[in-house]
Amino acid sequence: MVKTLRVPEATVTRLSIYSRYLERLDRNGVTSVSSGEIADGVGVSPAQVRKDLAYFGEFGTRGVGYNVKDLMRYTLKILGLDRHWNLVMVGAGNLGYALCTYKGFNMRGFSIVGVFDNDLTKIGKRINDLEVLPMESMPDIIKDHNVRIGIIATPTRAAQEVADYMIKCGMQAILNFAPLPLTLPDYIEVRNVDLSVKLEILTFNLGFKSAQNV
Amino acid sequence: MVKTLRVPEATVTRLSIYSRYLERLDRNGVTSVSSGEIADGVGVSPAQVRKDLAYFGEFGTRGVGYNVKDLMRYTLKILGLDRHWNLVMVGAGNLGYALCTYKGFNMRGFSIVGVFDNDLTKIGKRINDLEVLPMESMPDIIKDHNVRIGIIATPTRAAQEVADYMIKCGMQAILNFAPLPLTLPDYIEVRNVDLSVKLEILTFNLGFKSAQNV
DNA sequence: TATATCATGTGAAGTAAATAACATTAACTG
DNA sequence: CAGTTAATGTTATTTACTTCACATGATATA
Ligand SMILES: NC(=O)c1ccc[n+]([C@@H]2O[C@H](COP(=O)([O-])OP(=O)(O)OC[C@H]3O[C@@H](n4cnc5c(N)ncnc54)[C@H](O)[C@@H]3O)[C@@H](O)[C@H]2O)c1
Ligand SMILES: NC(=O)c1ccc[n+]([C@@H]2O[C@H](COP(=O)([O-])OP(=O)(O)OC[C@H]3O[C@@H](n4cnc5c(N)ncnc54)[C@H](O)[C@@H]3O)[C@@H](O)[C@H]2O)c1
Repeated sequence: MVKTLRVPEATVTRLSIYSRYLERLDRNGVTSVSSGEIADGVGVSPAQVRKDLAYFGEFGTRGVGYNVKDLMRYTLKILGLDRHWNLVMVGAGNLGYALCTYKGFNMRGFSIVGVFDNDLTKIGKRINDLEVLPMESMPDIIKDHNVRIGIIATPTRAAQEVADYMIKCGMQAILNFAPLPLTLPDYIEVRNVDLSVKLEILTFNLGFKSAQNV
Repeated sequence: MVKTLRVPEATVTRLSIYSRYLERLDRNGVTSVSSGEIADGVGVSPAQVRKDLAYFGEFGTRGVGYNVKDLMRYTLKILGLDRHWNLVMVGAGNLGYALCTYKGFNMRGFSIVGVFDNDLTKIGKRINDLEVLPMESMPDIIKDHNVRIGIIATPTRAAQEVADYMIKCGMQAILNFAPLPLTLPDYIEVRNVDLSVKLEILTFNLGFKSAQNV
């Protein structure tokens, strides 16, 4: 039975991690797994694993555990990864280059089908098999490839303007790497990836541990 | 009065964001700010802003608000950013290159003082003013620059081994970009930056919104 | 077929975090 | 200088999330 309770974002995050862990087990030929083993593998409690899965149904067999391949497929499906997702990216800088060449996204069913920049010296350059395009080409690419998700990898000052343009072009979700909170309509899904924040959690925690450094 | 209650990690995360927002206000010449303005600026509730700050003391004036420069300095100090942090990084690939050249880290008081790789074709190459070094040089660099934090930007399969080596070299905290949960002693601070997860939160949420795409 | 063992699924209990509400203090106004 | 407005700091309330505990169903064994 599929419940339609509000699912905590923390649960979705863990589901993504479980799912990748299950893929690894599957590649290693493991066919069956328990909530305890998953828990050990990803660093949470077994109850948490079962609770997270319970939001979406019953996938295991009591007394036995879970079938790795099946649970992997279920988690992928829940995450919307039982199909292909085309993405566009704005900002062909250092980070944009790294993201474009990253094979990890393809492995999860993502393809970057358009990279855009407003720097004339970058437009026309190639990143793998993609040509960097001018911003004006975005609407066509989005239409042709049925794109719903955009990635922002521009400098901070350009991020809001780029986001607005993406939405005008029909994007429904944005992954933003610029360290700036975007102001967007509620119906747009936005998530920020902020690398400095994680680093500063580390310095915060180290701050309590020792002050031996000057 | 500084309390030493357990501070939620979400609070530290927001503090990092407040602090950057305050820097922006300061650069723009704003001298005074209210919790409501901060809240609007970063997308949380005013009560949340005050609650977060309350973990660490009283920084405002009732009826008035906060002095931007002062609050900025306080937040930076809380995060441990009232001083310089030297970092080392392993993995001079695409992501490593982007991170090394990223000026945003310097602006928050971080310097990458060593980049290491095990690929002989990369060792000796330059990234800005840094030379890519062999792994064996790590202990010396760490000692010379009093480094406590390491960044992992190697492929997944190498991440655990690299983390172990870092700890052997005396690192106390690790920022890990490889999509793999590391197994490390409790006294080591670790945070993972997992870019796929954020993307998959978007696909999860879009999954509920519409199934119009095939 | 009875018995022991195992691990899921889930309601209840416990913990943590976010929001709301308000008392307190500062500044402004006429 | 009393009265009004503003915005903090903090307590109370609500909401959300996690952990616990165990009944349930499955498998294995003799
Ligand atoms: N490089 C990193 O490791 C890193 C780390 C954390 C955060 N970030 C953030 O990611 C973003 C990109 O970083 P980067 O290092 O790749 O920067 P970059 O300067 O190398 O690249 C930015 C690209 O965006 C393009 N651009 C600028 N304005 C534009 C506009 N209005 N429309 C379209 N394209 C535009 C530029 O031409 C450039 O190619 C920044 O916001 C940065 O703060 C980067
Ligand atoms: N590129 C991205 O946009 C991106 C996005 C998300 C996650 N990641 C993750 O970040 C990590 C790095 O990604 P990348 O794209 O830069 O990969 P990359 O292959 O470009 O670079 C990896 C580097 O690590 C070095 N390396 C390999 N084994 C090593 C070892 N044992 N010791 C020292 N160095 C070693 C390689 O020589 C190479 O230079 C990966 O784990 C990847 O999954 C990257």
